[in-house]
Amino acid sequence: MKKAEIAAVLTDIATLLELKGENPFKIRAYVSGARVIESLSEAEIAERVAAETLDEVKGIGDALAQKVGELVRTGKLEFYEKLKASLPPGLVELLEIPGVGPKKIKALHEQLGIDSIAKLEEGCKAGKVAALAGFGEKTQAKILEGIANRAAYGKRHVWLEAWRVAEPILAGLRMLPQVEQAEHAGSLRRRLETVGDLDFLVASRDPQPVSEWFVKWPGVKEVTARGETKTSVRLETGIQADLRIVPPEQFVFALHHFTGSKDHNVQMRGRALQRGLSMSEWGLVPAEGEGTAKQKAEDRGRKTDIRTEEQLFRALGLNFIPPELREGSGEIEAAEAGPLPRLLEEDDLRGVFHNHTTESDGHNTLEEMTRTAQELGWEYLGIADHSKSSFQARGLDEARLAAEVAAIEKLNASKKFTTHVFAGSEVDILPDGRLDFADDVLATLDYVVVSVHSVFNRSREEQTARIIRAIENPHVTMLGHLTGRILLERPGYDVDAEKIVDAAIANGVIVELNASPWRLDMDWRLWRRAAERGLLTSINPDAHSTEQLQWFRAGVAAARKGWLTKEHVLNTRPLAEVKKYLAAKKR
DNA sequence: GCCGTTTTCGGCCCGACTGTTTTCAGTCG
Repeated sequence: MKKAEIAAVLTDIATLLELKGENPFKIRAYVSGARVIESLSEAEIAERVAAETLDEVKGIGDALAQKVGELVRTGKLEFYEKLKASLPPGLVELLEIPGVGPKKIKALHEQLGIDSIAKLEEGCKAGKVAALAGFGEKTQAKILEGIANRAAYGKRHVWLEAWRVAEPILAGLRMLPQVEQAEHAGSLRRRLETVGDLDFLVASRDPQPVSEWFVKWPGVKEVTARGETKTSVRLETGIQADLRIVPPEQFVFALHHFTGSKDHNVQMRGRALQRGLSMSEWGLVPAEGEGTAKQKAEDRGRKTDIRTEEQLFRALGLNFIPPELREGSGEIEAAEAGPLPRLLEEDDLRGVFHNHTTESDGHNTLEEMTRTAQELGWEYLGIADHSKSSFQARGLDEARLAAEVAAIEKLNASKKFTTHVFAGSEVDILPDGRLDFADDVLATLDYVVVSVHSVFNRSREEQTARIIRAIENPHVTMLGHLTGRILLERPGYDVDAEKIVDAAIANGVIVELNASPWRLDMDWRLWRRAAERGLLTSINPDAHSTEQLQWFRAGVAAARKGWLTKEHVLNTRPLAEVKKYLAAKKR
């Protein structure tokens, strides 16, 4: 059983235990156990199960080690099967309704026999839910609304789209005279590939006008909560946005807290406690003595000299951790050991590969794409239109490809643009792993991207072998979108990423970080380990229009989450070096 | 269920908001 499946079982167990009303700390142990399993390599899990040393991993104890062992050895877990059988399957989906949690579900099930969203809706409409103890008219109405909006509002949003909605709001907040500081927080600031809601944080001594401005923002459809420090709205686009307003001396603590992630915060608080400190969005205060952290923080008020996140981390003996790395996956240990790497920045890019034109399924011509690349200040632009097997994308055959290469050479020779254009192709990986063009055709190109565009439903082993066969072709420069996933739409085809990364390193092939906000493939979670082993990447927008060249920003965000620096990325190199790299590949 | 420079038990991050209550439970992040 693969680690993703093991982690899914553990997470599922946590959810079911929650519905059973189990001890919250036991539930957390399963959730964090799932995270730990995800962070190990397949090989390490196999070795540790065989050697019975899984319980030596922090976060995995006797019980979880035994359960993971059973899953690995038999592919099943009796405890899990019994747990599932003990609860009606529909109860889990009830958790999707906002405001409905385990306790309410328990009451609904035990007192009204409700075990599905459909039955819950019936119960609300019949007025039965409002009659339950602890429920009321408002709760009932809120549940009905939650059910109605589930499809539209339950959805997450890809990072770049959310960012574009958030930017003008943040700029607007910063313009207000009452606002001293304003920042994004949450997954948006951490640049997670998808974002559930927008978090804004403001430092102000006069919160009322700020919150007033926020609820009157033109994109606001409804106000869902309005308290002293927190205001929540629903935007026209379906995104929820939260605004939190705090006094300036608490801004940095709140910023860190609401940036998260939850895992990161839990670890930071644990670390604070080890040092006799209690940490919250209100401040960093001694854990001893009477009163809540909030009261103590208010007492100390302006006495604290912590004003920046750098100082906050320093107070806990840590180097600064960029928001992108705050996922609770080893960043704290790294920040204790020394300064974190200088992560890739947008300005580091000197060009991009893997872009399409009207020759295949792009919307802009070669010249239009090149002009935009020049406006973006890039030294080079890589064109890679589809190959003939991608007929749905008007893939180029050998003759049309030769014509495109000639057109690119002519454009370069004309010196019309300062941006140099590299002639490439996004060549289909055929079902058996051969490429869509013969080697002599590939040899006419500056670079070759190879991608899977068909036959997604192969077994993991077959798909992996297919891709490895493709990248073993000496003409291949880089592998396109590793899994073919489309975020929020479909999972990718099943591949053994570790094996493919190993093969790419062995063959001197780049694995692209496809920067389409809907792809971000290969996933950021895999980059740190892959780069450490020597994998080179390229941030590739896969742009099908001039506008989509901007997608490089989402790619840089994902690269930062993957701990990548300038040195790990081909397209941070100057034109002359890239030419040399590509020429060396061809020998 | 996990963990230990308080080490095999007794903790485990902490606060805001809402709705149903009249002092708090549940949910959320």
